Amino acid sequence: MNKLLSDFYNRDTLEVAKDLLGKKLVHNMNGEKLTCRITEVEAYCGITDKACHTYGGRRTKRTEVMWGSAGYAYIYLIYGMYYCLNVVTQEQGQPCAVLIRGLEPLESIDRMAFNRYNQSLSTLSNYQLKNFTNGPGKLCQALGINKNHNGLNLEGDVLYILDDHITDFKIHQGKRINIGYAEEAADYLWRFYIEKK
DNA sequence: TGAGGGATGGCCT
DNA sequence: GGCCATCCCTCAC
Repeated sequence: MNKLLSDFYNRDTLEVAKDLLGKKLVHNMNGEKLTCRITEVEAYCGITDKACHTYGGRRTKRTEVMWGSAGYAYIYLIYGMYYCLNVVTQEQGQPCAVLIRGLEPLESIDRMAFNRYNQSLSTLSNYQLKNFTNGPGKLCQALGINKNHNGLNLEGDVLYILDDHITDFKIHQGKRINIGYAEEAADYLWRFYIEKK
C-alpha cells in the first residue's frame, strides 16, 4: 500500500480532489493508526475562487500553508469550535487546497468513538453512528486532528494518505456546501463524493 | 425528515 | 463588529 507523495498533490486541484476519493487517511496517534476511507471532498482553487480563503491573493498567517508546496495539511478553526482538514495542492505560489468533508471509519474505530463522544463504540446511539464522520468538523474530532497538525507534511509518519487501489465506486459531483457568500463560485460543481451503498 | 437556533472564537475590515 | 468551508439538540410533522 503506497503512501501518496508530493507528486500526487502537486497537480490540478480538481484532479487531486477526485483522486482522493477512496484513499485511506491515517492519523498515527502514538502508534495507534486511526484509519478512514475518504468519501467526500471539495476543491478550493486559489486566488480566482471566491469561496477560497486565498481569493484575491489574500495571504495571512492563517492561509500561509496554502501558499507553500503541495502535500501539506492546512487546518483551521471554524465557528470557534471545530477544525477543518485540507490538503494543499498545486505548485508553490498557487494557493489551492482540497477540503476533506466525509470519511468512512476503518480501523481504531473505538478510539474515534472516544474522541467524538467520550464513549466506547458499542454504546453509541444510531443517531451518533450516523453522524460519526460525515462532516469536516466531525471527522477532525474523530481522528483527533487539531490546530497542532496545521502545516504537517503528508509524507511524514503522523498524518498521511494511502492508496490501496480501490476503484469500485462511482464519483458524484455537486455544489460546494455553505459558501453562499461566494456569488457565482457557489454554483461550481467542485464537491465530489462516493455514492452511499 | 427537516427546520431552526445557540454555542463560540479567530480572522479580517 | 460582523462574518464564517459547523455541529447538535429540540421540536414539529
